[in-house]
Amino acid sequence: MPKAYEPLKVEAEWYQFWLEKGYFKPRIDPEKRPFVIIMPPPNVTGELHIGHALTATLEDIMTRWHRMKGDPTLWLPGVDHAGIATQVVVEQMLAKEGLDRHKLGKKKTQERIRQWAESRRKIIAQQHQRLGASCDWSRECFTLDEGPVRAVRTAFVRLYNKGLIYRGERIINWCPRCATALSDLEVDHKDIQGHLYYVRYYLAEDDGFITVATTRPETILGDTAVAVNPRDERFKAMIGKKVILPAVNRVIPIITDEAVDPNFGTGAVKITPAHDPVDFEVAQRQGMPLVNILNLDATMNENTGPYIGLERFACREAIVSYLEKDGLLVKVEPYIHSIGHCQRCQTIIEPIVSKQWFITTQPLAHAAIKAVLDGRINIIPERFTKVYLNWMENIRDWCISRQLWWGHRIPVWYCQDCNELTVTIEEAKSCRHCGSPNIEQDPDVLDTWFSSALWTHSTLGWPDDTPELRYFYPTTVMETGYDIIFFWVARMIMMGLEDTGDIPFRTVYLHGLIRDEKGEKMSKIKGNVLNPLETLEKYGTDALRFALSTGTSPGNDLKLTTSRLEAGRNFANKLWNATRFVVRSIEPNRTDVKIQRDLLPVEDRWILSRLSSTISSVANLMENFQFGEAQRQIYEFLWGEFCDWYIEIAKVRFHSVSEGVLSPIPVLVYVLETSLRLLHPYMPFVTEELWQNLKNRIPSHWQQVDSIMVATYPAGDETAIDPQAERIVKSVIEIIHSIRNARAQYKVESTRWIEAQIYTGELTSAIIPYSQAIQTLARVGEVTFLDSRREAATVENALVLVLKESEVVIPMESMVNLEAERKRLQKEVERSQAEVAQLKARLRDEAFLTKAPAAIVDKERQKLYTLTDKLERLKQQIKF
RNA sequence: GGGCGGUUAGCUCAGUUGGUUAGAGCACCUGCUUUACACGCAGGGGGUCAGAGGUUCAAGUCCUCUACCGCCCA
Repeated sequence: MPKAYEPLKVEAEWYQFWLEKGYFKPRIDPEKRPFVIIMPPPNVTGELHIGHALTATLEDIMTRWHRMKGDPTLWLPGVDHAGIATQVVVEQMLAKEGLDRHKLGKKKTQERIRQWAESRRKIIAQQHQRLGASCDWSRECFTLDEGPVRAVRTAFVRLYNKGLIYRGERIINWCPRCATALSDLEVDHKDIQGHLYYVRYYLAEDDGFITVATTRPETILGDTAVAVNPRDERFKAMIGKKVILPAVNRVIPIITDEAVDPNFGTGAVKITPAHDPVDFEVAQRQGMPLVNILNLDATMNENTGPYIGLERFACREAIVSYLEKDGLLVKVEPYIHSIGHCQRCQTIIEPIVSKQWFITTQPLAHAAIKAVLDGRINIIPERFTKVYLNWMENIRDWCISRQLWWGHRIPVWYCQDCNELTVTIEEAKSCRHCGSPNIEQDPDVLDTWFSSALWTHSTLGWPDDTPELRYFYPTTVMETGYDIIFFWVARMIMMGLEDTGDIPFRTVYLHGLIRDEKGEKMSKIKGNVLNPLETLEKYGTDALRFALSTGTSPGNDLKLTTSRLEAGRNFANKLWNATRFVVRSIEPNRTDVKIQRDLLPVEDRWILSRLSSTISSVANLMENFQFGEAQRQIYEFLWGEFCDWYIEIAKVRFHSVSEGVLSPIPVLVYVLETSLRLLHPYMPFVTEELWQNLKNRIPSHWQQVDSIMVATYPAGDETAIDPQAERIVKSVIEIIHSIRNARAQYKVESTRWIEAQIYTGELTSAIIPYSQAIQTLARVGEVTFLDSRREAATVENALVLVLKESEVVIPMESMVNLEAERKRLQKEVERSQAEVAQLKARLRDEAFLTKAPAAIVDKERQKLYTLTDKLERLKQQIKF
């Protein structure tokens, strides 16, 4: 084995090995409940980013863990066609070639997008493989594959037949650049510094005027009324009169409506029902006409008279200068207001009246709320339950039609003869109502999130009643970022319940967003994105996974820094070297590594005890989705206990000359092998590599499998817990620490071997076997054990280290700094005194004694006893 | 406007049924080529757990309020 771990040399090979062995495919057992994760499908817009790497890491941890536990485990991968996003990307590519989709035509553009999607699909799969993702590639799915397409059509037709899908004229969010409708969720609201224009509308039949305020003066052209609040005394006399609309000279009425806020602007507002959601509702209530003033590319249409053909913002300027010229512009104030932007291309959205397809969401939401409230679905972290419920309870109808060229076509055909609709799953050949072949399919496609909402069941074969669906549905965990809880999780719950009558998953696990070193969200525009491929090539896949998961908690954002990545790389290297040590320590002729339990020395029992409690704790944490903490504990155990102490003491055993010393090899191998399995879900590559190295050296009966990823996940062993061994080793460690500490404090050169005498009370016989370890690890030439404390107290001109259960005496010959030592002792006495006082107070407290559990009281008494004893000894010491 | 989260060592963060003297990584200081590992070893300094009040025998942890930062929804 080389001196350092080189991840790139082993990763690809092991992944290929796992793939060839077919380990990623579930081993179906009808008797067992399977563990199932359907991967949130990355968009085929581009390559994976670091957020996908986090998703993949967490899902892989869960998947590998359950697989090792023996559950039939399915992790189903896929990709999403991402209608609007992908079209935008390809349009940008076309633009670079001097083309656009209209020049190229629908057919050719679709072909370009299809090619792009196909190439991304391959790259995304490769990237997931680099990350170690153990998903079942034989079931990999694309939202535009035949199965999902049929699922989408079936779901649409079912909802339509139930009356839950309708076509209607509503205010929708229109992106002029993408030339499509968007749902409310696809609009980003940003506060923009704009202006509030106060405009004078003259009365048509009387003298006088009314002043209205607007942020969008160009919409004057679409006004159909001026409205005031019915209780607003200021405008009493104006109600019912008519005003002349500037620029187009249309006459419109002054009306009243409750929705008008008297505190906004002058209290009189213009009503533009075709271009504002609130105004639209006013118009609906009052039976007012709509005047649409915009073409779909956001230029002014034929209803705008002289402004026809002007772009919307150019029109705004033109109107403003017209108003100014005519003295109709009263004033202009700076005004910050919220403006919707297209989430995909950041173009300013126009609210516009348009005929679109909608889903009536309330009945679906009702069921989705119930599923969470009654606990059938559990959201982690819990606080997002409230966020989910709040959104569901205030849900509005979902606009699902998109004027895009890339996506699922709406399965609706319009009859040219009888005007009726034919809504079918299969391609319609003729009108269902009159039989005419003269029909045309709706040109629009569905919102991408409509197909995503079906993902948990469409990937398993729905609408067919497949064995997969019956066995794997409902799935176990939906793991994704909290930023798509509404887009995806909420809608999946609605559609899962609607289509199958059952929940789509039992647990929703939401992870946080990854930010850069400055805490900013990563984005291509800012250029602060970390490419996961570059990162894993530099540090190794396991280091990247470590950095993404260790010491993090669900739902909390994570700053990914190079120091985290380095920590991961260092840990992998540490394991590599620990294994290197174990492997090279195995005697050449050894074939058996069976542990002889009855003969084990204390440190063996100690490490086995520590291993067992680590395993139990890790199991408990993982059951509760606390993967970050679980991995941290594995790290602490391996580095802080196994490497720092067990291996160091084992070295002493190897060098020990005395007869009959039991080889530490069996325990070294056992603890290492078990820990590697414990760690495997987190760091699959390095653990496999090291596990195989061990396996090659010791072809033992406990290795009945070819790979660590199909080995059994460790389970805690209560019988290995050994408090006495832990107490003894703790004492030994404390003694070594104290001597090292004293050496450093007195600046003893590392080459110098000092003397030490130790008093360990009732532990003496247990600690004597550790003389050699103490000597080696603390660089003590000779250690002698004292029979009584008095001996310790009477050694002259010596440093006495007072420990929890023992004392260490070091002759002072080489140590001159007595004053420093006195100060240190004084400090320690003060600290102990403070604590003793606190404990005494607590133990005098009637309330504590009667109300606290007896075990706690005993513990406190024991603490006081030990501490008083230590304090006495410290005080004695300070006298010398 | 409504809701949620954060505020713990110089930095980034853990700390899940309230119970030892609050931890880690990085950074910092001192020393070390001790044959598994300098991607390392040994030792060290550094915290009134944002502030105030409350509940409790006991609060970083539970409750209330305040401040600042961030996010989501309207």
